[in-house]
Amino acid sequence: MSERTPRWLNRSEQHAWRAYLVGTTLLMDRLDRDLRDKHDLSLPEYEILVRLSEAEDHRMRMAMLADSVSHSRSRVTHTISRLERAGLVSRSSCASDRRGVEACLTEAGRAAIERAAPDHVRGVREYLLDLADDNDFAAVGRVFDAVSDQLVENPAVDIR
Amino acid sequence: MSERTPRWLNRSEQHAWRAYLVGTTLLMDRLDRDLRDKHDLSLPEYEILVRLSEAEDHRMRMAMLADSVSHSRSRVTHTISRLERAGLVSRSSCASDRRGVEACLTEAGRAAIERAAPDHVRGVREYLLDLADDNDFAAVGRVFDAVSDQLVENPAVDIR
DNA sequence: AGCCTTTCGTTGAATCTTCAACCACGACCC
DNA sequence: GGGTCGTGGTTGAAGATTCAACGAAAGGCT
Repeated sequence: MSERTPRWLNRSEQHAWRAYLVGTTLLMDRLDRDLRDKHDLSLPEYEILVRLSEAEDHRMRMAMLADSVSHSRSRVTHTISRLERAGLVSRSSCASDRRGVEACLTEAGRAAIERAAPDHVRGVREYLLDLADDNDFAAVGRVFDAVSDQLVENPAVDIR
Repeated sequence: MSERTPRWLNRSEQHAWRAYLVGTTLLMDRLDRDLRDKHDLSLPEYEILVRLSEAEDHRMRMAMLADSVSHSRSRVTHTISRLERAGLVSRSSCASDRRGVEACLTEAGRAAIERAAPDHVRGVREYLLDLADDNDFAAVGRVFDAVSDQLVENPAVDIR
């Protein structure tokens, strides 16, 4: 199954791959730091709040939330617990499926996301969108759409 | 300094930005998992070993290492400690600057990286390069080169 | 009904990262 | 020489994420 002689990355592939790796760590670190400094939110927390704010009635099932940000369920459980402790989200059990739990944005949560969003978007522009040609950024979108498709279709085989 | 009415992302910017976010988390998770499953290395550890393997004499100063992967010094200290515990890297103090510490790939470390690299590169191709048009991927490189430049030039202001 | 399998979500421990404080040394200045 | 400041690196605790195990409910199947 595995090839003998790997196809190493050529010079430009290598360069682009590394640029992506370090650029991404710098970008994520910076967006995270900005959110923490000004709004006491981590980037993952922010992403969760955004999903909730867009959801009908500001509430979502845990599993749906996990899928939409591509985090593990365990991780979402912990994140929601922190947000709940901070008063930004509340949990309630689901009517139709008694296993289910719904996370719901509180009024404080709605306020928090509305406060944070403008700064966050400004960061995304300043550190990313403003620097990139529109077509180049569209290419980024295409590439990572394909990546998501591929990895959602073919998850890691988990031998058990 | 901050605008009143933020320039929200338009539909396609929004789409591309989210595709990048979730695509990146899926991609990083998968590359990390593959490395752990088959080679007992995390992706950050792998990246460190690669830098060392490319360095002259297979050794590098801690600060240089930290810069080259864009991790904090503290993080590199911990990572190198783990790698040292695993016998893949050794530390030695630097001759010219007595504050300095050099990390050096051991024979076992060299062997580990040579074992892991083909699988890792195969993953990078399968989950990313093979899915993307060459020009699109080149665009990714350009975009994140620009991001790195911007964020290295303008680090977060740290009020003290 | 009973049984088996899958899904939903949580838990607590292990692992990894961040954070703040710290020491040792070098560089510069006087 | 004696300050002062910045840099290089480490430390341990706090915080976040992963991991493995689990209980509860749903969905088949016979």
